[in-house]
Amino acid sequence: MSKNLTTRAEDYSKWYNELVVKADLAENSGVRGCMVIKPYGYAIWEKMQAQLDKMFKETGHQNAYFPLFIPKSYFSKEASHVDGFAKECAVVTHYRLKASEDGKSVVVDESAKLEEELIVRPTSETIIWDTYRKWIQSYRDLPLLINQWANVVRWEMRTRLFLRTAEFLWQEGHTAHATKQEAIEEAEKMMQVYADFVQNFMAIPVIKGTKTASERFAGALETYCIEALMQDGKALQAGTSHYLGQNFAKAFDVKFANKEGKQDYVWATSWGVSTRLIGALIMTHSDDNGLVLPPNLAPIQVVIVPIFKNEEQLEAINQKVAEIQKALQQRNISVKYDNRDTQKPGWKFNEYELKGVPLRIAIGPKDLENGTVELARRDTLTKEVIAVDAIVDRIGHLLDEIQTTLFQKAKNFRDSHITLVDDYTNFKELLETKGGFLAAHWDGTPETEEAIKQETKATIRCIPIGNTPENGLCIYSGKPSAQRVLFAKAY
RNA sequence: CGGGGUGUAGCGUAGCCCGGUUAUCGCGCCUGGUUUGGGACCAGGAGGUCGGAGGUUCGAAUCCUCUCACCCCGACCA
Repeated sequence: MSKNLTTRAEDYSKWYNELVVKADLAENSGVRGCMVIKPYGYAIWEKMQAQLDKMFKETGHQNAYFPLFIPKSYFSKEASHVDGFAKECAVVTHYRLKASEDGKSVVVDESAKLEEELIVRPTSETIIWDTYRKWIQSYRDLPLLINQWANVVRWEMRTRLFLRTAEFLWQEGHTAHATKQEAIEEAEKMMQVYADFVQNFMAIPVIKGTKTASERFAGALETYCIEALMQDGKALQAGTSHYLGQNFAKAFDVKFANKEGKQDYVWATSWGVSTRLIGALIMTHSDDNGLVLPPNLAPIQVVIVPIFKNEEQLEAINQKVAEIQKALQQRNISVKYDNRDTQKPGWKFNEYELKGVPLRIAIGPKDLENGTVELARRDTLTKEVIAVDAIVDRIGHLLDEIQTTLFQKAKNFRDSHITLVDDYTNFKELLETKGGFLAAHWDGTPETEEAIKQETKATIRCIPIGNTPENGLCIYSGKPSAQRVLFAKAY
């Protein structure tokens, strides 16, 4: 999204969809609101999964798996949780089909009606807490630190590739603790893990913060979040971590005997990130030539394109490339050598730019003579000719540099789109023109928050962690405020 | 679910208002040749239930009704 951002902002969606499809990440499936994730898109997800999984294990978590179907009655046990999800649940009512009267189609067999309907999980708190009750008796069973990789279904009215699909892939962590303090620390720790992952691996700068009461997860006492800013000036919630207090423990009667032998309810957290992060990746780094992938997440980090006129030349290049490939692979750099003779070099250049491959090596007869290769960067679109001998070190260095450059570029953009505002008229105007985060005073009431949302479509994205206290007047009500919060229009 | 829009070959489209030969063009695909350092060129060729169903008509991509899918805006949300 480099060119003419302001004039193209209204066109963002089209740009995004075209790019997503053309870069071979995903497509609409024809099933309402669901998407097909294509191999290249899924490869990115797998890299994200691998890294997150590693980070979860390093912080003491284990993976487990819980059922896709949740009995309806489980949902009614935690009141605010029901309110939050009831309107978007897919419900299984029957377990059998039969041939229709005329034998030409199948119909639902009405005699196979379920005694109790099953909900296709929109999130797994309820079934997990129902299970945890059986697993936890003593403080010795705590903490229980479990993560699940799964798909969930939320029957949203309106969907959008990666950002809001009816079915999506995610991980959800659910932990149980003996003390309130420990649960809060866990929720904060996982927010930090998410922030590290998104910033260091996806090269997307985020703001850590807490949600206001009205933006909180259904059933949570505190929701920690990481908020990112997309190139069109809209904010995207990239991950959340919830401190659930004893709400679910009480709802599902999960008690443990503490060291004093007294029964107490456990303290809980849950946290998750989803395939939405791929949407964030696209909208943070891509430009008009296609995707731009940070080296840490790129399924292909280096692509090698041979330039040849005949078989003999290709043969000679193949040999040289084999050496380069081997040397790069020894440094754990993922390399693809595309020596198809069915596509021309120029075609391949464009193809791999579209797919966001961070580095491209072009090697032809001239290079063989001179002992050089041409090295091109995806992020800056610059090219350099270097000696073959220097290539491994140079590529190692450039991959690191691209990773940091992408982050820095996104951070500069983000930072220049955090605007301090003290005047409501100005606030409204900035939302429509510049966009981004608006740091403004808020009186702390849900009423003001709601009124601003109604009038401007902007929501409070978060109250930043470590926010500097500053006395001021609420931008809307004029009442006293002790700190600024971040407003933005969001996806 | 409310408002608006779009569905024509793998992709992007013209035609629709005002019904009338064999449905337009580009990309892609196939064959042959020349090419190959930024999406090659020439020649020939294949590919269509005009989203689906019903209706009006001598005749429907075009008009009418219903329906499905997708996109945008709203409500809802990660």
